[in-house]
Amino acid sequence: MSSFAGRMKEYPTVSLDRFDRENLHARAYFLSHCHKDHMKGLKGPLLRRKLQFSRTVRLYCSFVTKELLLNNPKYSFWEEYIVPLELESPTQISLVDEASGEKEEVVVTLLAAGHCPGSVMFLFEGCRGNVLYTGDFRFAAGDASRMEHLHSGSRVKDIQSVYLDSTFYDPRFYQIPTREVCLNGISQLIGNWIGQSPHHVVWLNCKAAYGYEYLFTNLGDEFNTQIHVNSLAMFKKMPEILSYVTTDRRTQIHACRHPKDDEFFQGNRLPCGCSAADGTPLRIISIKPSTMWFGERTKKTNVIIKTGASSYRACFSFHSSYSELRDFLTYLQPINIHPSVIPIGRTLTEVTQMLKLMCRKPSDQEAFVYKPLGVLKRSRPERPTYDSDSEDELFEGLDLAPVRKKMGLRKDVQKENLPETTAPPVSVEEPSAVTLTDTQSVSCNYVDCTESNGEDEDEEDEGKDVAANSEPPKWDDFFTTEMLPDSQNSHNSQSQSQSSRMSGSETPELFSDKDEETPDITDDFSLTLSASLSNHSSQNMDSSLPDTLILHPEQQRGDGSTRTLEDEPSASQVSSDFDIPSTPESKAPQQDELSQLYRKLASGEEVEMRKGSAVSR
DNA sequence: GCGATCAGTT
DNA sequence: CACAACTGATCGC
Repeated sequence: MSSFAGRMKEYPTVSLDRFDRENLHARAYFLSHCHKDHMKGLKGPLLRRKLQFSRTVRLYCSFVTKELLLNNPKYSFWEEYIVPLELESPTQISLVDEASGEKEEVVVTLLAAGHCPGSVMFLFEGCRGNVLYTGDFRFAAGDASRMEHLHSGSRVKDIQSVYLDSTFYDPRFYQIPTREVCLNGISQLIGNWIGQSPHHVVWLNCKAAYGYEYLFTNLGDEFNTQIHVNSLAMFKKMPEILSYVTTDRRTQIHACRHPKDDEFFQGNRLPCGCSAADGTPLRIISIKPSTMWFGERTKKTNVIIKTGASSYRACFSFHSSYSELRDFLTYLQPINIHPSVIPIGRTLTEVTQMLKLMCRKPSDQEAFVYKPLGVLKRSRPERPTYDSDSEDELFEGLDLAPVRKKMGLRKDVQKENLPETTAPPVSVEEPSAVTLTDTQSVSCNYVDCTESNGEDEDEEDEGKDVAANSEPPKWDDFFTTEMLPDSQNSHNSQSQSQSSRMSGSETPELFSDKDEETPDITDDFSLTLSASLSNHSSQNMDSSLPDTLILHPEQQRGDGSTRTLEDEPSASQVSSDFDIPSTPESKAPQQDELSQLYRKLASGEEVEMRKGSAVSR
């Protein structure tokens, strides 16, 4: 959970993802995505009042986030104060102190974060340097290198600070299977189950939060069906999602919820109440998306784990793994990194210390200049060096700002100023937007930057823009769903879960063999220092298991092996060697073998695992 | 009675 | 499973 207090050292007059306490005084607000733990104080009466008396304070977020936020009536008072921004569109924002008139300009760019629909990172560029606030995110290795706005020409921008989603910044979470791998495992499991008969259905036991939608869209495509959910309201302007969900319960894939859904499931009912169709009892399996992680040296990734006679856990993560974070940070090489989350079992000091290893070192600066690749483990574009001059060009418009106000001079940067003159509580239309030609270049000239506290590193840098090989991270399309202009309530297929409990819940005769297996492990091993590894079920299984393998509970080995994998040649390395039997020879199963296995598991057959193979018994 | 907070659950 | 939200108890206004 985010413990970020809301403000960044470099630009302390804006608040992000926190709206209480000190943040009540912010000149502008930013919401990275619509999850409750990033919305603290957002419906506070004090803030609400402040807005009513302000002509310049606004909330900036993506269009999708705005839509999701306003779907909840408790936040509807924000409507007239939200300024939705397009992704990848540098926008200049004036941060005005309404009391003194003092003003500071900053250019902000939204970058798709891959965490949930509408989630973004905010890149701030201004006289206090370039600062990246990541919000929560899931990037795969290499994603950062494909993002145009993190580059200036062919170089990575000089990032002063990164405010990082450090949820999994801990070697325990070394690797988490990619979305593709996870999805593949889930698809196979589902396909093998629902293919057996129309009465075989799947319940995706998802938590009440945005972020599972891509699962729905992909499964929907794969099986040419819609997924049953409780409500379509929040997606009414997002056709890309809307077309994959339904409130019609006659589908084989459900993601509906009910406060007592687990009880329902035990009674062989879906959360929506369905238990039979055409008089035939349903055959239901539940699949619970949850995070699974693996050690550095663990090659296999068992993406599906059977936890009961008809229940499974499937790997799914909203956040980047340790190695993905390292890839990200290694690429950006910011000067400072501030964690926004402290992984449980660790302390701020510890995490901060570990993050220091990822920061640019003084020596790197020169190393980059003279031998750009010298310090790096893998090739990549050269590092940014100080282009002291680049900025000049941009600054030719010293007094651009005033000009921009009236007309768009530069192209690339939208001027988003909710000026004094502009609109009172009218709609969210974008006020005078102006574009700048270059992505960066915030005119600091006439701006008063005095107030930033904290250390003062002056940055400059910034060069010309150039699009790198911009191939956005996959899943972007989805996470940044397009929205319909407006109402268009198509899809209102029938009643929404009018909790019609279908009576007569048949008893689970079919599943008499209820295994309560608690897939657990003993978390023994009090190995090293602080590493309070919680018991972590099964991942890190033994070697030789192919990707996407379904494990039977019994086979899960309780070795508590959290392979702490760690790169740092540190104590944790010990643990890794300690509890992990090294991977022996193992041959990866062939695809058909796998399919076979899936089919059996899905149909309930018992399957026995052996090294590198599985046989049904 | 509403809201914030915390512990416990899922 | 360590994500995010709901539930219920408690406290304060």
